[in-house]
Amino acid sequence: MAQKLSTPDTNQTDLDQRKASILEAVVAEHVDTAQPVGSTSVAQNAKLEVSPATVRSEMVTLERQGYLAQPHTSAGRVPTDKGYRYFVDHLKSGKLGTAKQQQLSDFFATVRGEVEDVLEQTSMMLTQLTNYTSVVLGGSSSNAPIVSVQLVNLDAHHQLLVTVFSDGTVLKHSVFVDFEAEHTDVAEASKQLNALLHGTTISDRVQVPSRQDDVATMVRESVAVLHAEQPTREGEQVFITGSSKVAESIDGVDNVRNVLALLEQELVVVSMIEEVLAEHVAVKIGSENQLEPLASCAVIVAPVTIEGETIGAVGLLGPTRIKYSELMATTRSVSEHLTKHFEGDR
Amino acid sequence: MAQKLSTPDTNQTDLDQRKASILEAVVAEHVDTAQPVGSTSVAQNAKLEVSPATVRSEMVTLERQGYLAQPHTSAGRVPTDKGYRYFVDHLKSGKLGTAKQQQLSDFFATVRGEVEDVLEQTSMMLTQLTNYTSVVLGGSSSNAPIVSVQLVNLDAHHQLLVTVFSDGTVLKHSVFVDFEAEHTDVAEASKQLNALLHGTTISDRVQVPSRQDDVATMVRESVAVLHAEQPTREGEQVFITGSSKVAESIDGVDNVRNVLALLEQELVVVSMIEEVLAEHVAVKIGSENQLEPLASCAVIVAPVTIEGETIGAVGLLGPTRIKYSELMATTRSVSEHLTKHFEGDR
DNA sequence: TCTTAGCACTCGGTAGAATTGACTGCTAGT
DNA sequence: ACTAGCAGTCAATTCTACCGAGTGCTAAGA
Repeated sequence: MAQKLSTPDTNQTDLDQRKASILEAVVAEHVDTAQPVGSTSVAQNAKLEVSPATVRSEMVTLERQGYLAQPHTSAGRVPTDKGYRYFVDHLKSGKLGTAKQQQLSDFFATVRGEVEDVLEQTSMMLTQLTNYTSVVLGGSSSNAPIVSVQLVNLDAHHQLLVTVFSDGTVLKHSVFVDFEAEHTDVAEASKQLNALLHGTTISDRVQVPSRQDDVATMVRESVAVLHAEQPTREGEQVFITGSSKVAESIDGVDNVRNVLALLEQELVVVSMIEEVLAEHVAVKIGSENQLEPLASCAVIVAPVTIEGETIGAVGLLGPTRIKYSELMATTRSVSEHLTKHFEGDR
Repeated sequence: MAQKLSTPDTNQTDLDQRKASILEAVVAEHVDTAQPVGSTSVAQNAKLEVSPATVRSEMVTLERQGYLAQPHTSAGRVPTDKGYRYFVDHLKSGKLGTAKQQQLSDFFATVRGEVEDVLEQTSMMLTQLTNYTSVVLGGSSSNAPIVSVQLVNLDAHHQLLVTVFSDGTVLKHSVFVDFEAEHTDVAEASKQLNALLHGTTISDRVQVPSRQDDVATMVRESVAVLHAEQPTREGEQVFITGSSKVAESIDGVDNVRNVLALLEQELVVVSMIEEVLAEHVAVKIGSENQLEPLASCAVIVAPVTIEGETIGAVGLLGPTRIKYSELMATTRSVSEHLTKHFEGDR
């Protein structure tokens, strides 16, 4: 940082051919070995026909420009977050191994059941496929229209409101009243609720009866409790699997602890992934993540869309030292399969 | 309170007063410091008026009997699982600090919402209170009678069966038919299902119509899919919180990984806890656990019962080096609060 | 017989010195 | 512009010596 003379490097996002190759070689080897990479192995490994000395001087430049870093003076180089970023941005989109491709196809060919189950199993399969923590997000039910509403008597003062959405989501809410509800009144309220809410979404406001009798009260209570549902969050379906992989892929006990603690807060995970989605980025590397604990992690995200609308997402969490090409391809492929799967349902 | 008085035991299960005190002192100090405990500190700490030399010779005996172990020749002693077991069995049931007592009361005074939410929040609060991983189990819905069944049309070939149980549990199942279902037929099937299943439990078999028309087919399908539900497992509600605490309380990366991996398998956790419940034991220590990965863990379990019937459980997972007295009291207290909470609902 | 003081012994942990080896940066020569 | 060669740096490793916590044993006292 002290002296920077001839090259105003802030903006140049392109490296010449040779530097790019060197950077790529460093990333490749470091991902593989988890060790700092020295000039000799780069000179051999990258098929540049130059001597280590030349590589060294290039590396000095790369380090000045912030793509590489040295753990200590006499060690090899390690890619910085910026280095990984360059690597990822200039990655020609990788292909998935046919074995894995097959495995994925098989999985999606045989999987069935409720949406939740499919999402959860997808997450598990992604974890199993990659050996990293996987997150699968299902869209919130706030947008789906209501297909059916039913008020069920549990006991005199306590009813259960069961709401079914067109996408198959079911929500339940307790409703309490301070009078003793008659069975017939509950049935009537149920009927009225159905008439009132059928076809609306949870964010639509509806006209409720203002009468003061028991039935009207129950209807009002029910609508209120349903609309109190947080449209963005509560309905979200989040499936996080393979948290234990964190322990083996991230190093440093503290790091592990922090990441695990973060993964326990579903809301945080959801908003993190949504944020990445919003930026239309596929990968967040290390410090690019806003969240402190993820400073040593890479997050890969792929959206699940139907007709241009994002209804979910597939995410993968690992260390920055990760096989980007392969894992991005895997994640993308899973999200595509999911998309197709749900399109087929329509 | 929950003392065990039976077990004649093959080995001599009783230690003389002095040995017991020494064992207790070793446990106490080791729990506190995580270090092997030497004869001198025991001699001082336990209010025995004997010299370290005497303590040493007693310790030799205790080691022969399997209550203590030496990490290496010139180190102090550490309690074995058997040692902890003796300690726990002879523990006079501890009291809960008033601060925590208050915190618990406050929590249960203010908590409300669906059963699931209460259970989950309870688990979170237990984690927060103890700094260990907590598990809360809600009983399966298999025993509760069905209050309402509804078949909802999602699209022509695809219906959703929504079942409400008297305890407020809601289950949903997809039903597929190979004809195009009429709305009126679905409504009729729904009505018949209600008549058929109302008041039964999931494990009751019912007489289904054998006719071949659409309505009867849907009824048959629905009943089949509902009864296919695993009575013991699927309905279980499991809430595991604070997995990240594993990383800070258990040592050895491998250990951490294994325990975390185990915690991800809800079924395994459930059956493990149910097993402990079945044995009417409050604590499982180290190798007493059947599960390999828990060899270095202690599990504390307390049942939640209503009218003598076990409807759930509260569990705590930590290292064997744990404050048994306090944590057993806490766990028991939480389970009692939960019991009271649900009794109040009835 | 039980207890205790004393003593020799064991062995993990730590601290320091020496060595190794994987790198680098620099320079001078092609 | 490239490269060979060289001196320098520093983490990691090994070795040594040593400390100290804690033991087991023994012999003497109650």
